[in-house]
Amino acid sequence: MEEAYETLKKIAETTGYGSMKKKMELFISLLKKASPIEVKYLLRTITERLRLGIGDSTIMDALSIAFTGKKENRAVIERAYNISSDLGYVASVLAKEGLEGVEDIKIQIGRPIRPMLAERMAIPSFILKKLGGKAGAEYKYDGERIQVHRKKNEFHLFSRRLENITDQFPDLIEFLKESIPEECILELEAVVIDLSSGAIRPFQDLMNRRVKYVTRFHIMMYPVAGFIFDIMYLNGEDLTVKPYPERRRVLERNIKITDRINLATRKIVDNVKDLENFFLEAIESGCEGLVCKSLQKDSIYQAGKRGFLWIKYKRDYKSHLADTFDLVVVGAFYGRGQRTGYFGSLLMACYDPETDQFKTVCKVGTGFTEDDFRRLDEILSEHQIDHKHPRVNSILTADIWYEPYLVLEITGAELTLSPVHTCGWDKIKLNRGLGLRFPRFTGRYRFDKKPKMQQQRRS
DNA sequence: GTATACGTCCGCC
DNA sequence: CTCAGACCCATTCGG
DNA sequence: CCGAATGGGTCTGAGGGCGGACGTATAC
Repeated sequence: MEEAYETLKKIAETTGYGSMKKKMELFISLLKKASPIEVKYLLRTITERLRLGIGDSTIMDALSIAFTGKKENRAVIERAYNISSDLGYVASVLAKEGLEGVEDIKIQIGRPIRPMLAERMAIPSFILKKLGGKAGAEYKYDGERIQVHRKKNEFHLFSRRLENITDQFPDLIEFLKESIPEECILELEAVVIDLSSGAIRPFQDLMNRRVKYVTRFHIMMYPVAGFIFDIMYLNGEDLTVKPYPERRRVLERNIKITDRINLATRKIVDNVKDLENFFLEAIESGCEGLVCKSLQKDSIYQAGKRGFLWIKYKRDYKSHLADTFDLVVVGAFYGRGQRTGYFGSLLMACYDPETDQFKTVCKVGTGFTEDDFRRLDEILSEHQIDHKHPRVNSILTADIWYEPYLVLEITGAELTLSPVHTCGWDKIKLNRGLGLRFPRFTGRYRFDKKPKMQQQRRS
């Protein structure tokens, strides 16, 4: 175990010229010493596909039973894990100090809290019903979720997956210094804005900020703003146990609004009409939709949990509002894991009569049922060809090519400028085509449409 | 010997 | 990020 | 009244677009 661990660590830390070769040698040396079953788990370890059927929650149950004799104490362990994000640390406290030690684990500045997550729903009336007839609806900004920790001039920023991204946003930290309390943990959505109009720029722009060294150039070209939507800790007080309306009030009282730092736009709604109108307003402002939050007594900050206290309502969940596209299958990529032997995804294109070509828009690998896989396999095998079809225009190289024949209905959130998809190439931006964000199969086969007749429908 | 292109991975969504 | 399917567990249904 | 069926909640493992990082191959 120790040798495997040390070698893997060495592999991870190897960098520079010839590093790939060195990494390979290290791993080969490890494999040579391993038994067949060890090889299996070493491979699974480095490919991050351990597939043991044991997740965090099973480990917490196990810890509870092992150190306290019963499963009931898992809640205590879970709480400590959710506010520290470090199960190894919780386990070591449990082993050394027992359950009391774990109970004493508190929120600490600099230690990320596991983020609370939202469920999704497509029908406004159901959302209201679920939340008890009334909800705090907030704009869902299309940016990056950031957990901010502050103690005086000490700042820590964490991404949704709890990566430390403090160095990514030096400008944001400066703005926060003027706006937020001196000792707190809160959450915001960071977006890139247009300085002259204040408009929110697309998510893609924010990605330009994911550089190793943020310079004045990045700060100038991709100026960010933060929309704060929750607070979990203030001046030594744990606010995660307080209901959402109270946390929102704390924010309203303690945040100084500037042109760069604001609270997430919110409205209390208690009927479908208001909810729908507010939703349209959000879309109009460049947001993805709404997050509807429970206003009830139990609406605490449930760290690490995906529940119905928060409900996402996005445009593309509603099929009649979503852009749907009838696209032609022109290729496929081999599936992995459970999809070995089937396709993992299909390469989808639309017909351009101007050039008489099929140009790609997206790959699609989700939305298929097990039946769909069998059925599609059967239909497509009849149309398989050896080489890319002469009229298919694709930068990507599929594992299998098909003659353009089958039309499927695909839905997605929006079109983005794409460096790899050829549809609309150069039309909107030079050296860019159009790609579909969050593509998925709707389940509808368009046997009624011929490949060249497929046309897009949009709301 | 340097510059550029390419392939792969990673972490956002 | 989305989606399908498996699994868990509590509640309801039917013999 | 108790076991089977049902259904909501949650988890797992498939898959997507995109921009940047980084190592390697190739061009000049």
